[in-house]
Amino acid sequence: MSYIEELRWRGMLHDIMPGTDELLAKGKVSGYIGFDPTADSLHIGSLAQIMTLIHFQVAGHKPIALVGGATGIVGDPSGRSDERNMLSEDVLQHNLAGIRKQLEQFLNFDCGENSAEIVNNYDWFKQFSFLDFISDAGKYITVNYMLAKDSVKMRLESGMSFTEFCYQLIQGYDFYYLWKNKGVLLQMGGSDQWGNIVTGTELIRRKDGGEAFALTTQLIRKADGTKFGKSMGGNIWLDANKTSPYKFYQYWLNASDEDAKNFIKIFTLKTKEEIDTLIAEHEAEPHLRKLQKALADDITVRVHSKEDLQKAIDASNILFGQSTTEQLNALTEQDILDIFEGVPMFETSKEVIENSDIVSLLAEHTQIFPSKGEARKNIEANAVSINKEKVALATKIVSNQLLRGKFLIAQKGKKNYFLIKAV
RNA sequence: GGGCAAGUAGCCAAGUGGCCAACGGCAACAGACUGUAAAUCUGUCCUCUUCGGAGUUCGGUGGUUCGAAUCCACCCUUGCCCA
Repeated sequence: MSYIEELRWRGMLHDIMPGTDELLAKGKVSGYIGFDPTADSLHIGSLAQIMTLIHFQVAGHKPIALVGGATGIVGDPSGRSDERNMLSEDVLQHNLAGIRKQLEQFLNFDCGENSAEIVNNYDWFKQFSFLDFISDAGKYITVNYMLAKDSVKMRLESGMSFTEFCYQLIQGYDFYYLWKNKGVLLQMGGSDQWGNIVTGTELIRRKDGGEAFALTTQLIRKADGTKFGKSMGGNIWLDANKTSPYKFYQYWLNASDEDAKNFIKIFTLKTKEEIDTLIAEHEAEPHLRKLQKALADDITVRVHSKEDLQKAIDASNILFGQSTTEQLNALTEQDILDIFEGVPMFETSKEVIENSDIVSLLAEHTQIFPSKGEARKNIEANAVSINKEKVALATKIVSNQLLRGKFLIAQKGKKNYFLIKAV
């Protein structure tokens, strides 16, 4: 199966420049995707782009990941309605290092001809003077052409700085540079990148009469229309310190049926046959959620590790299974610490736990709720549990409820856990 | 520099002297139902609260008024048009 066919059946392909298929059929091609260094970790949105590169490499081509040291300074206006904040030099360096490390985990950097490579566009932009840039790159692209881009048009009413306006030209020049110096013929990216990518192919054509190609992937959407990759107000990061493997696992496990069918094609390397089988099995017994489990297992192992996956599964079984107070009591201290690794933990004294009412315990003595009113509201809404049992406003905690003599498990809703430790 | 328009809660957006902590929608959080889904229904959604209330909001600063998101002045920001 060709690279294009692979992306197509997985539902990843969005748009492709004519001739790209033929180019790839001829032999090894170098292609790249740019990654945005706005944080020190990639999130699962960028994971889709990494998958695009992995398939590219599997198909025998040479994947290059460009980390945007220079473009990060400028800021991509695509899909944004407002001007973005500039990143300072050291934040940027820190972010680049984090991202580089993650990329290295997914691509093969030592397989001869088509080994992956990471480049940083700051390397060629740092000694590029403004005058050189506007005469060397700017001369070939008209303002009219740049203004016609959606990313610019959308901002014509609300305003856009010159800096962001130039973004497409800078990204375009990246493509030109890689084409010229590294023989890169293809740039890939999310569908929102089409305009930026095409500026690159245009620059290559006008400046050197060369030919280069573009390919974009589908924007990932959830069936309910909400943003992909966000949960509890935050991004799902690949970095275990930012999103614990447990939470990471849970995110995928919680995917809706419809989403899981799409996600498994995009985020795993399972074959069409394997996936078709899984989907069939899932449809026969949807309540078993085999599809979500297969999806969550596969991604968690590849992003984190087998051990992390096992821990996440164990924790999930205890937290979401039919576990009772007795079972919680059977856990050793180490079990508890393992399961709740990464959940917020609060320390307070035994006296406080025994002597305060439930509201002040949860709001004042621990910071599970930001205020008493908030704690009260949630308790009244029947949203709070201690050791898996719902509490009411009148509930009193007594010392024999402490697991192993020192822990209380507090829960807000089904999925938010907190550990209270008596010291 | 001149003219015109706009700025309201996380976002969109109504309100144009008292009935305004401010309609509605989205997002978010929780509950019910389920499969730790989705869809649906319900509740919460400026802050604090002893749940009776209290305090701080409508770009900013002053002013008019018993009373201002609403009127006035100046300023700031953004867009459009002209120079």
